[in-house]
Amino acid sequence: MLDKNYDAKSVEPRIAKAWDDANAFAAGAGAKPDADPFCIVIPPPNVTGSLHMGHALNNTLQDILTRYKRMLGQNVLWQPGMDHAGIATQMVVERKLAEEGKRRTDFTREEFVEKIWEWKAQSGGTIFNQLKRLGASCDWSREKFTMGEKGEADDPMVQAVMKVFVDLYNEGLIYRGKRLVNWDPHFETAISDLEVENVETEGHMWHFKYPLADGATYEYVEKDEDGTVTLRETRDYISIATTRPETMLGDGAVAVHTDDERYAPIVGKLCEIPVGPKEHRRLIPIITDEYPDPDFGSGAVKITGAHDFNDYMVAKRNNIPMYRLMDTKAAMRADGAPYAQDAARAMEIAKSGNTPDENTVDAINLIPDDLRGLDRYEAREKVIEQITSEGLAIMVPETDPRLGPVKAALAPEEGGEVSALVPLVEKNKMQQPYGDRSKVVIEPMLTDQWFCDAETLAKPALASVKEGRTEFVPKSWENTYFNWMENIQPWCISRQLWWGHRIPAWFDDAGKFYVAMHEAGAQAQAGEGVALKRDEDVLDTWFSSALWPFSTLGWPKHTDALNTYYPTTVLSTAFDIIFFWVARMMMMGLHFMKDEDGRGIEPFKTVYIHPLVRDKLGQKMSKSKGNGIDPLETADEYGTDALRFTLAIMAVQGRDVKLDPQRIAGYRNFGTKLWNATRFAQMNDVVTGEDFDPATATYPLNRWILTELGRAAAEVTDALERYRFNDAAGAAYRFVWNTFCDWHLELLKPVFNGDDEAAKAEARAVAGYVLDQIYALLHPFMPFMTEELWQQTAAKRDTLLCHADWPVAEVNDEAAAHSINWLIELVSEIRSARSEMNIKPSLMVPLVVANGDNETRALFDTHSPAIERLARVESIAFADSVPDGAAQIVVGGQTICMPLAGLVDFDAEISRLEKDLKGIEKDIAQAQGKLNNEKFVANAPQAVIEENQARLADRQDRKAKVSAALKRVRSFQRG
RNA sequence: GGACGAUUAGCUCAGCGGUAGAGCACUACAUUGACAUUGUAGGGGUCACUGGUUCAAUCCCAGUAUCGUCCACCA
Repeated sequence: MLDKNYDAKSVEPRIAKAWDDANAFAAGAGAKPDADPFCIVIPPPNVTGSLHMGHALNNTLQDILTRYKRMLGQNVLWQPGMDHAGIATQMVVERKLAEEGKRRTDFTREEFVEKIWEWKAQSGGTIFNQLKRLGASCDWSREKFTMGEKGEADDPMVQAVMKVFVDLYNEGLIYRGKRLVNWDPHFETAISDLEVENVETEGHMWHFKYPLADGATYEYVEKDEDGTVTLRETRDYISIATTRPETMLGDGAVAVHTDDERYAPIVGKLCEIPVGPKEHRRLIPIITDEYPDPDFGSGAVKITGAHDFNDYMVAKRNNIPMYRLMDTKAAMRADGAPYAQDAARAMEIAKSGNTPDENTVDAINLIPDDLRGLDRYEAREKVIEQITSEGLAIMVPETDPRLGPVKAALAPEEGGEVSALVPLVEKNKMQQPYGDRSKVVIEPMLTDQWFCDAETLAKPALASVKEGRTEFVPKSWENTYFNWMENIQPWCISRQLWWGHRIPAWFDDAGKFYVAMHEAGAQAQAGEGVALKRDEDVLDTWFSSALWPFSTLGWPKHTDALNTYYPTTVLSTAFDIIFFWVARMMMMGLHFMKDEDGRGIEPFKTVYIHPLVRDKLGQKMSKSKGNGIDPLETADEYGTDALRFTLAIMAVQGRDVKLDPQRIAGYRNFGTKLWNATRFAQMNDVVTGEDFDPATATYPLNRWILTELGRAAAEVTDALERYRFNDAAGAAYRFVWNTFCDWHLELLKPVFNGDDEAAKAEARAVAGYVLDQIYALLHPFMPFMTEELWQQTAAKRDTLLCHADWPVAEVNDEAAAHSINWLIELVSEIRSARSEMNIKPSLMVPLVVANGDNETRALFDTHSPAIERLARVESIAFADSVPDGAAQIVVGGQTICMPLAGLVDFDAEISRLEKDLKGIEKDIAQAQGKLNNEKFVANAPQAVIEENQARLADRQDRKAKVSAALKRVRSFQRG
């Protein structure tokens, strides 16, 4: 006999061990011979990670699919593994060192990397243990790590990365170059576009004068739309607006729009950057380009090619030198020659118009000596101060509307004096780029990096989805994918970190590099005796993640696993890594995995995008907000199965999951319900674990529940196949609680209490069979409790539940369904009438069937014990007319009475019948209206017309009976 | 600036051309019988708004409003 309560805490570890001991989740375990493969590669959690609700959701859904397919007998592999997560891991370990008062740079690179390996060995398994607690049925023996066992060069996981790099390089799809990249000054590394978050911040825009060289002047004319002159003055400067004054030091030109007439007179002339020691002020040319917007600011833009992406393009187009101003920490450069010397050098360049090669330019340090080494924001303040004090800021009255609401409020109210002049500093909302990990402002920086030609790789990846070889679920995400892939930029794959796959390129002293799988290969290319040094950089973490669907299966070796499980079946992930990961797996998979005809093979057939978990208010869960719900704490409190079931039933397509702990409690109750249903079965000697052929059942009740079971199983199956987890869980829930527990078990009670031994025997067998099927049906959602019930309710089982057969519909008996549904309706109607007429639940009432037809009599015959018990009926009689003083209900076209003179509240009965009648009349009016409408009859499908006709007939019949009932009650009350 | 999604019961959400559903919450009743982590019954909705298509619209189309998310952005 089961314990009174399900104790998740003691059951879960025991069941987990049973699975483990049986190797139940090994690739192909439980598969039927020649079964189709089914493979999911887990989105590898960060080695630093610990389980959060998003993991819990995604892995629960993957586990549901995996367990379901395994029970179907497919050849299943759920491939687990972890990601080395370059920046994130380095960050965690550095933080740990900081606690000991140490820094990364206190160690050599080798020592530091070793520390990370130590750390991984020590606590890297945390998240896997957490996933196991969740019940994740991965083949844990196949666990992989993106860096391999120990990061050794000959480790297959490392080899895969090296081979991909080398092959792509040799194909010209990876190249090296000096480009403007997003630079993270905190981690001192380049990052990709995707790792930059744009955050709207309150910024400022300063307006400065760039004086024309040699005191030149020009006529500055502004016109309105009609061409009327609104301003005409002689200027000896050009006005520039900037949000980043500190970058003025690296300006290479001032650009105006090609058609901007205001500046036409001075195009080609030189102007002076108004900062730095006067004697070394640099002159830069005024050029034209399509980029400046004449309507924004002054229409003139300073061009700082090394610190702004737009400027970079302009500078490249116009061969303008790009002067790098900052070091890796985004402090103003302190290296190189003294300012006087380099400034003079830059001056020559500007005058000559011949820009030297990029390395020569990069060596020039244009930071004035007093600003060298300053943080970029300190430098900004100084630059502003210097320019302003020199009188080169654009000055406006305090009332100028561009100064924003604060300044405008200071305007004199009584139109008196003209306000003082103040520097024009506009407040403006701007998007500021932040590093997604470091949370510091990203600096565009001109550096040497490795790039991957994503555009070329994206083309087949785009076609695969366009042509349906890989499908997104929900489909709407395909647009997101297309949009990004169609506008894809070169992918910066190098990182200036210590933790990661080191780039397989070796440099000689001249700076020439050789790309090869191993140093020996590079040496061979360079020639003997040439001193080589390996590139210090590592690869972007996502570079190795992109290989996950085939590297985990053994590629570049042609392993059995690779042959069997690639392409994988479905990838389940969150939308926010479609770009980071999904798109790149598509690119790499298609490029490196080819069929016999040389056509690329997609890494997965389906990409299921799961919803995001938010808190009950719809806020994203985050540590900083403190609104996170910890999945393991939740599992401790309610049981893992309750959490899993909640996540599944809330996982709707196309909408986020707002998780309210109350819901979890609700589904914990569902588990308890099933547990107790099993206890009830045990108390009544129900037999589980037997071979029972449902087709042999004869009693309507049994055939009905088998019919309902089949329908539920079909519904769950269909929903799972379509990744509609909420529908699947909901169908199972309704069947178990509302059909099996509420009705079937209740209807069994009179059978078990009766003395028809044959009926009892079949009822026991069927109930046992249904319970076994329920365990199976719920197993993917609630693996622990169902496995426990499966084992506890039978002395011996042939298999673990996780390898049992998935339920299929075996009985479909319309007649039995009709019979029991009539019974359910009758009982419900009687209960409802009793309740509304305030008949005490304890009171047993007599039932009189007036003018009952043969079918009705037969139904009463069959079901009288159930009716008596469930509706609390003391007797059932048949009569030719309705007795006086009776409550009356209409079920199946028959009037059924409860003669309860003296006990029935007739006012209540009248209002009940009136309400009933009103509803019926409304139905009649609607159906009648439709059927009287010629257009409806002419256009509506026959089935709909018939449905309305049937409804009308039924309601008219009901109306007659209910009206008659009402009439009788009224006359009885009067009489 | 572009794109996508949402708007249905008090709350959280399903549904989606053919008479509006669930869970929670709420109300009333039931107490030793598998289960109070329960049972029975009940109340509660112009399906955001405005047009259009249709015999028929919560559902399809167009527009509006509000909210959310993503992408791209102006020095």
